[in-house]
Formats: sequence, structure tokens, C-alpha cells
Amino acid sequence: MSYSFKEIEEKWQCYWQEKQIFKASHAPEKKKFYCLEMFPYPSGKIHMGHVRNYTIGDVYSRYKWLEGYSVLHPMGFDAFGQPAENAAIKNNTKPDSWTHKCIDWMKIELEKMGFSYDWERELSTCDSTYYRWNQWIFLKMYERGLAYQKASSVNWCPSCQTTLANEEVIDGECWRCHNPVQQKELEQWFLKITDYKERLLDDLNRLQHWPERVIAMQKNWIGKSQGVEIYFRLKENDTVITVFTTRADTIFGATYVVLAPEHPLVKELIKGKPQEKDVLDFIDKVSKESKIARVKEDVKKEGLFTGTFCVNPVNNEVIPIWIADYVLMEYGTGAIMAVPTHDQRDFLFAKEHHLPMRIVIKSPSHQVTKSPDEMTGAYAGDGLQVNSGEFNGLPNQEAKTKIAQWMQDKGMGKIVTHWRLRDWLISRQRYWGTPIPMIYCKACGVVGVPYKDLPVVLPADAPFTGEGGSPLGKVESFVNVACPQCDAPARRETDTMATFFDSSWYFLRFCSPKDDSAPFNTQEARYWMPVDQYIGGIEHAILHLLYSRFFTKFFRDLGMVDFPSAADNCSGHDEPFRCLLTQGMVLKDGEVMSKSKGNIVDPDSIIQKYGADSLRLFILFAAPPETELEWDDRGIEGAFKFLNRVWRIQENLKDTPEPHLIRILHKTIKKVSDDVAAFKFNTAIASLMELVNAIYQLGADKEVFSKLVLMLSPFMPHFAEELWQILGNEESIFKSQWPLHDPTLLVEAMVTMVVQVNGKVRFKIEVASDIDEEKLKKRVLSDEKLIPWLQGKQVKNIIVVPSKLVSIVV
RNA sequence: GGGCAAGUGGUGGAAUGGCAUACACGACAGACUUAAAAUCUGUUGGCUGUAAGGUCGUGAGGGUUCGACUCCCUCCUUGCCCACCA
Repeated sequence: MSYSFKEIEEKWQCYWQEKQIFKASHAPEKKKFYCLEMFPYPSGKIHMGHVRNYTIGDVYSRYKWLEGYSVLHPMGFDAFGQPAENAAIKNNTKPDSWTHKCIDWMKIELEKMGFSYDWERELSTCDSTYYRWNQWIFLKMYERGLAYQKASSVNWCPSCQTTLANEEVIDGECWRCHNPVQQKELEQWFLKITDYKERLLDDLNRLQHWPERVIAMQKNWIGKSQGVEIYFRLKENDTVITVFTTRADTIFGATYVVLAPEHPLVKELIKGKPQEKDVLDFIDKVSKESKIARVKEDVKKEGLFTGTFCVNPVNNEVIPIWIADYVLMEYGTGAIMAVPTHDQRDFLFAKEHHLPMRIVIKSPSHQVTKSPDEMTGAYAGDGLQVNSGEFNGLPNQEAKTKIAQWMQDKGMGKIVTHWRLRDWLISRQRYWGTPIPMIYCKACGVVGVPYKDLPVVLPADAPFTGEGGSPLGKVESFVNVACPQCDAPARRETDTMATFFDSSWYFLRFCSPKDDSAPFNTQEARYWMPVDQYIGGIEHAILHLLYSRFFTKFFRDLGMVDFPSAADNCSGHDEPFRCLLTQGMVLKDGEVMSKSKGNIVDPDSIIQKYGADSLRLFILFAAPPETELEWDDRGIEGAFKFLNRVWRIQENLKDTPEPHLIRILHKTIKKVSDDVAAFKFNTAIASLMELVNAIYQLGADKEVFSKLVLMLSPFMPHFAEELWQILGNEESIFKSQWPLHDPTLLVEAMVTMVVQVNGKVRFKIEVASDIDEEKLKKRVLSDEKLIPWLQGKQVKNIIVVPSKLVSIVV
């Protein structure tokens, strides 16, 4: 007979809802805890990744409830986005009704898992009560010059018929459909995230509870690099080409200069030169190339001589100017000095086009400096300066700063910092998103929609066919509007916002989701924020987390947030997420579960067969939260067996306590408390299993069993509630308290110590735990088991590790 | 090319300087049963030995240490992220 999980789970899910057990309440006298999991895109079905993500958060929230915290654990839906449009086209429905159907369905599935959400705070980003605040935020940014329009060459996905942010281009392909991305000139809206680059970089140091690799990824993405801009004057006139380098130590080895094909000076340089036509043809060819082709590693570096020369300012050497596709206009100044001996790309290019080379850094491992002709590749390592004028003999790292300073002093260059971070392109030529609240008037120009007119509601009908252009542009009633300033006929912006905008501040909205006077209530945010624990996938390590940090800092500049510094003073006033946990993926047969691979395990079918508690237990026990998890059908059965094993204890409770079991219980309480607090759920469950095994040996009384049930409750909440009730309790187990261990019960009178000889374990002894060191040494040396190991040898040293081991060196 | 993880039994994993393989799965054996399932109780790294025991063993090689899965160096493999970034 197994326990009837179906009835039990339904019963308690209803109970939690009706009694509002997990309703968050602003209780200033209590310590608060805001636990948040990344909200899902409502695709219609939850997958194992969701189950894992949300189970981890649920265990932690319930544990915090039991610890007496005032807990906020909300859930919502990231409901705008392209899949809804595609699904609507496919199923001949509307994105709106499709999305809402999906939300309803997913909510049922989430409820079936028994997650402890405060559903009264549920939000969907596609509701105008939410996205009106996107528009509000956008207008605030516009007022402050942080939202601006720019005609620019943008990444265009011909398949999705939309522009993409740099962040959405992966290996030159669209992140969603994986088709090659092209370049296209369009007037687009950008957010000036680069204004916040220093703060976004510096404050990473305050995020002590974030995984190191996420910090590293963000640093990398922001990409601060110190270097020098060097001025190369043309040989024939006073025009100056500015190049950027991080290797000022190699300046004496610069034997030519290379410009990006798009560099604005190129056309001027080649005017009237014999090379003019060839160069123009080359530029034309490169501009048509998609980024993917240009960036491919194995493609030969192509380039041409411009027919022009310039002067290296440090040695007045006249060197040729080339253009090449391996120099990018987007980075640095779009121009480089080429040092073929010490940069591999320059080396390959120089070999290909027979350009001169000169060694300026001598590798310490080579006794004889090779001539450039003998080199098979660039030497990028450290060494001593040679052929570098007054800097000869210096270690290159030292020379790097000295040369930079010297060039700046002589007016040959300037010490500068370059950043990789670009402004954030948010315009999308799509229907299912937040309309950008701007109006174009012939007389007044670009005008923001007045705050009182928000929201700009997304019209219910739009001809989105996926055939290009902004669907909203085809809805006359939407487009035509009176100018808010002069009342003349004007036109609305027809692009919508990238959905990353929606998710950049939802954690603030959860603090006061019904507020209709502001995006969020400052007092509520002051109480709940920052999010104490954020949990989600590593795939959001850069974009979502960076944007959220940017928005939060912007809100602080508006005076809308100023979080009390966290107790451990590690996140500060405008960092939204104090602790971050990135959970590992769920794999099947070593591969990510996906439709195309056909290896999906549907959570719902598992719930049907074993119940949500077994599913939760398996997923928590099979691996630590951060690592990958291999799905195992037999593992879920093991979890189910364990629940039944616990269930049977209740049928055989003893009346009298077992002293030895009490000790084991208190050890378990300590271990489980420490482990849960540190997200080591797998080992917490392992020690609970050990306790259950001990109960099977010794027999438990009601007291011990109650504590066991309490400790099991975050992992398998329905099951624990039912047993809690059977034990005679009237209130929910989550209104109870997490057990505390009694330290005096952890101290044993006798301990087993290991005796090592020369580092090898030879035998074990039982001694009183408070034995002093001298007595212990005597006890060990007089042990007859030691005799064979000491024969013919002298004891050199004895090391004692209290309560653990005695190590004898002979 | 750069950065960050990880590599332990048949399997998932445990141990972060002190008894390697906790806990679980699987396998094997026993009890119960007419039988099976379920359940309960054992055994379960390799080699060697009747046994007690011995010996080897945490991707490879070296180092530090009385003692290393753990710390340091070199290398290999796998995964993730970034990348013609000057």
C-alpha cells in the first residue's frame, strides 16, 4: 500500500490557497526575505528546467517561512514576445488569447507542483496595467537623454523580419532562428546604458554572493580596456589617423597602419590615387558581406593598399596605410597600428601581403633573437624591449606604461580607456510588445506621449503576417493621432520594445503589483528590496542581469529606490539581487532535453504517476542545484519509495523516546539546517535518509518523528502537511517553526580515533572525548596493535588532531 | 585565442588538508509469499588471501606536507561563456 499522493496533494494545494498561507505581508517588525525565481515565458507547458528552478526557490522560501521570516515569493509571466505571434499565425488565433490560454494552463501546472507563491501578486507583462509603466520608464529615460534615436546599421534578421540587439546575435546568427544576420540602415531607439558603464562595472565588486563566473562574464561584456590613442600624421598633409592600442610597448614595431573599410577617412585618402577604384570595390564587397562571413576564423584576412603613407610619431618612419576586413569600425577607433611580430592577426596579414616586420620585444627564452623572416608566428608574450630607442632593455610591461606616458607628454598620443559595451537597441518591428510611446509631428518633431495619456494600448487587431515592417504601421486608427503639443495630425511610433525591457524591473513591480500611480511603491520597495535570493538559468548571466542592474540604478537616480544596505553590506543601495544562484540544466542521456532531440520528460506525466512531492524530492536529491542534472526514471522511483518508507513510520510510533536516536536526531537537525541554508539540498536529504534508516533500526516516538516531518516539509510539502495533521496538529506546518538542535547532545563521551603510521591508517581506538594529549599519546604507544609497525624503527614525531586522529612518524 | 567550471565505484553523487566512495540507484543473497510484486535484512571499488589482513586506487605527471580527491606547477579531456576587441 502506498500513500495516496493524489488526494493529499490536491487537498493541501486547496488549503494553502484558501487560507492564504503564503500571502506576503509587509511586517516591519520582522526580518524580510524576498525569494525570486526568473519568471517564465508562457509557452503553454512547464518543462523540467522550470520544475528544477522553481523547486529550488520553493524549498528555500518555505525554509525561510519556517525560520520566521516575512517572505515574499511571487510569480508572474514574461508574456510579450515573438513566439506568441508565430503561434498565433500558425493556429489562426490572436497573440493575446493564445498567451492568456498558455498562462492559465501553466498556472495550473505550477499549482500542481505545490509552489508556495503569493498568487495575489501575479503579473503578466502583456497587461496594460504592467506595460504602461514600461512606457512611463521609457519617457523618463527620454527626458533624461537616456533614450535616443539613431539611424544606424543594425543587425537585421531576414527570417524573423526584425532588428536584433548585439546581444541577440550569436556567431553572426539570430539567437532565435539561427539564420545569418544582415546589416541594414534603420532609424532605431537606443537606451544609453553606456552612461552607466563605470557603475555597472565597479559595483560588480560589491556582489559578493554572485557566482564568480557571472561576474566574470559581465566584466567581460562591459569590456573595459586601458590603452593609448596614437596619432599618425599623413605623409602628404596634416590629416591625422588615430589608432587605439593596448600594447604601447610595441609601437616601435609598427610597420603599417590598417583602417576598417567603413572608416570615414578612407574615401578621402584614396581620392585620385591609382588604387581608388579597387579600394571602392573592396569596400562595397565587404559591406554586403554578412557579419558571419566576415568573422569566420578560417577566412583569409583580405585587404588592400590605399596608396597613401603616414608617419610613425615615435621614430618618424614612413609606413603604408592599408584597409582590411579584420579591422572593425565598432571597436576602438576603427584603425590599428600593425605590429606583425607581436600580434598574430597582423603577422598573418603581413606574410600574406609581404609587409615589413620588426622585432621589438625579445623573448627571454630565446638566446638569440630570431630575425622576423624566421618567425612562424607572432610572439605575444613578455620580454625585454629591443629596437625601441631610449626604451631598449626595459621589461615590456614596464615599458608599456612609460611609453604611454612619454607619448602623451610629447603630444604623440593620449592615454584612454575603451569599452566594449554598446548602447542597447530596443526597437522591434513586431506586434506583440509594448508600443514605444512617441509621436512624430511635422511641426514639433519627436514628441513623447504625455503621462496622462498612458498607456498607449496595443490595438487588438493588427495584420501581423511575419512579412516585414512593423505590423502596427498598418493599423490606421493606431497610427493617426493628434500631436500632443500643436494638435496637428501626427503619427505614432509603430515599433515595439524589446522584451528584455519588460523583465528589467518586474522584481520591483512585485513589491506593489497593483499600484496604479507608479511603477512601484517606494515604501514597499524599500521594505522588500533587494531581492535576497534570485534563482535562474546561466543563459541570463549577461543580458537580463545587466539590464536589471542598469534599470535599478536609473531608478535610484530618479530618487525612487534607495535600498537599506543589506546586513552584510555586500549589495549596496542600487543592486537589485543580493544573492544569485544559477541552476544547472536538466539532461536526458547526457543531452539537453529538447523537442528536436525527442528526449523530453513531461513533468505532468511524472506528477500523475508519482506525485509532485516525489518529483521534487528526486530533482533535489539527484544533484546539487548548480550542477547539471541527469534525468533518471529509476531515481524518481527511489524518491517515491522513500516517501512511502517515511509514511510507514507513522503507523508504528513508540511511546518512549530512544536516547541514542535523540542524539542522531540533533546531529541531523544541525546538518540539515546548515545544508539547506547553503543550498546543499542533496546532502540535506541524504542525512534525512540516514535518520530514517536509524528510525527503522531503533524505533521513533512522536517527538522525533514530528521533527523529521518538519525537516522534510520544504522538500515535500504536501506529504509533510498531511503527516503533520495526522500527528494531531491543527495549523499548517508552515506556521510552525524549524527545529533547533541542542549542542549539548552533539557531544559524545567516547570517540573513535584513527591511528596512522607514516600517513597510513593502521587501526582505530576508542577513547574518552576529553582525554588530554599526553595521555592519548601514551595510550596509543602502548597499544599492542602498534607493535608490528614500530619494529626496528624509532618514533620521530606524533601529531594529534583532537577527536580525529593520531599520526605517528617513524 | 581569452575567461570560467568540471574530471571520484557499474550509475547519480559524498568528502575542501585528517578513515576516499556518505546517501541513493542498480546488482547479488536471505526473510516473508503457493508464486510474483511490494516490504524488511544483509553484501557490493580493483587485485591478493580460506580468513584476519595486505596492497593498489579520486584524468596524467611532478611538487608542498607527518598526511593531498582537496593546496601549488605542467599537461590532457569535457562543458559553458566571450572573441579578427587591436
